[in-house]
Amino acid sequence: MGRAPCCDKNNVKKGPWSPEEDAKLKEFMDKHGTGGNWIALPQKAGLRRCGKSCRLRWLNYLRPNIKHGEFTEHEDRVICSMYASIGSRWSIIASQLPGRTDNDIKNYWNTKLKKKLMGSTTMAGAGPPPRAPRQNHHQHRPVLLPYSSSPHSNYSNFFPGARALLQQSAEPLTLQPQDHYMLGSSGSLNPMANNNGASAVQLQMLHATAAHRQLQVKEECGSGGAMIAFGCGDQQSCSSSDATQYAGGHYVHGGRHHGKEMSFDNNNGYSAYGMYGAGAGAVEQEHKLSFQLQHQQEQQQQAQLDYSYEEIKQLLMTAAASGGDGSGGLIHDPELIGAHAAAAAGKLTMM
DNA sequence: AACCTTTCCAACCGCAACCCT
DNA sequence: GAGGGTTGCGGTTGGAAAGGT
Repeated sequence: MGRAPCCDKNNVKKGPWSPEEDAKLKEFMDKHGTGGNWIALPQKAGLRRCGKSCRLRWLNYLRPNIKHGEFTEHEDRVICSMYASIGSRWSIIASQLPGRTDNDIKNYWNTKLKKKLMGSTTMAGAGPPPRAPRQNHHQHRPVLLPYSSSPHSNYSNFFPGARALLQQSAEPLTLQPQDHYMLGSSGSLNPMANNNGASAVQLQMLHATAAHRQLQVKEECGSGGAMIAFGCGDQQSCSSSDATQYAGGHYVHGGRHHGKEMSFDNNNGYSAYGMYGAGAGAVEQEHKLSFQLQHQQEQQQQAQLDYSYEEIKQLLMTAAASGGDGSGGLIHDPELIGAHAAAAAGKLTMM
């Protein structure tokens, strides 16, 4: 038995919004807001539209301060880096780009940015990627990016061009306020769940302004709770010693960085991780140096990080073939997701 | 000019989370 | 805690516009 429809589908208008409808909705929203109920709004506003449709129209088009038009290079890089880190969590990505909607970003990614990345990819040994024969117009399903079974993998591996694009910028690597990420969704953390309760997750967050400034979120979920660790890009060096530990719904800061909130450093142009309170300045200096070293190391590693098209294809096919449940290793435990969401939203707000 | 192909984006749909009673 | 309604999200689609032949 299906659920009841949210509105009388026979009695609602579909398709593009007319200027009159826009005006009605805008006027109503200006005067009354949603009134806490989108479903009832159309009737109140005198619109023959589904509440969902009104909501979408408002959020994606009529809302004040919506930015339309070309995406800037900075926005490109934010999108790329976040996509490389968290995948298609468009709402989270949108939250970092004031004035942009998730729909906008999704469309932009699917129609332009993805191609741009693929095009800029230096396919090792494969040359420029052959233009894929156009499939059925409406079959351009986005590639499902599986959470790889490799603890050191991340989404950027599937779009090696992302690295190139992120690194090609010659501008000073200055962190801008809008670069600050907020992990605010259950989906922002994708533990590679396994069945014995000792799953491990590694979410690498490439910083918007520089791929080599990776904020690695390493999460280890065990029966006793989950741990989220923020560390430098050196994957091997991340351990609980410099971690923000999350267990049983609470974060416990361990290691040498102490404080209550995770933050980014706005002034020094790099990501501070788990760094708070007195003494943070010295630690920042230390990490600036470590970032410089790390940058050099990552440049050396760069060649090894690029995948050929064949390799990408194989990765995707392997991902499709494995995981009979089709999960691709994504977390399914609602409780864990909920805990992550709450923790992420409440605790991981970049200051 | 006509036709076909491709690109782009607004809008829709279904699902799951969330909220309220 | 259960159940139903609402909201938010991400994937998909329809169709107009642009580009190519």
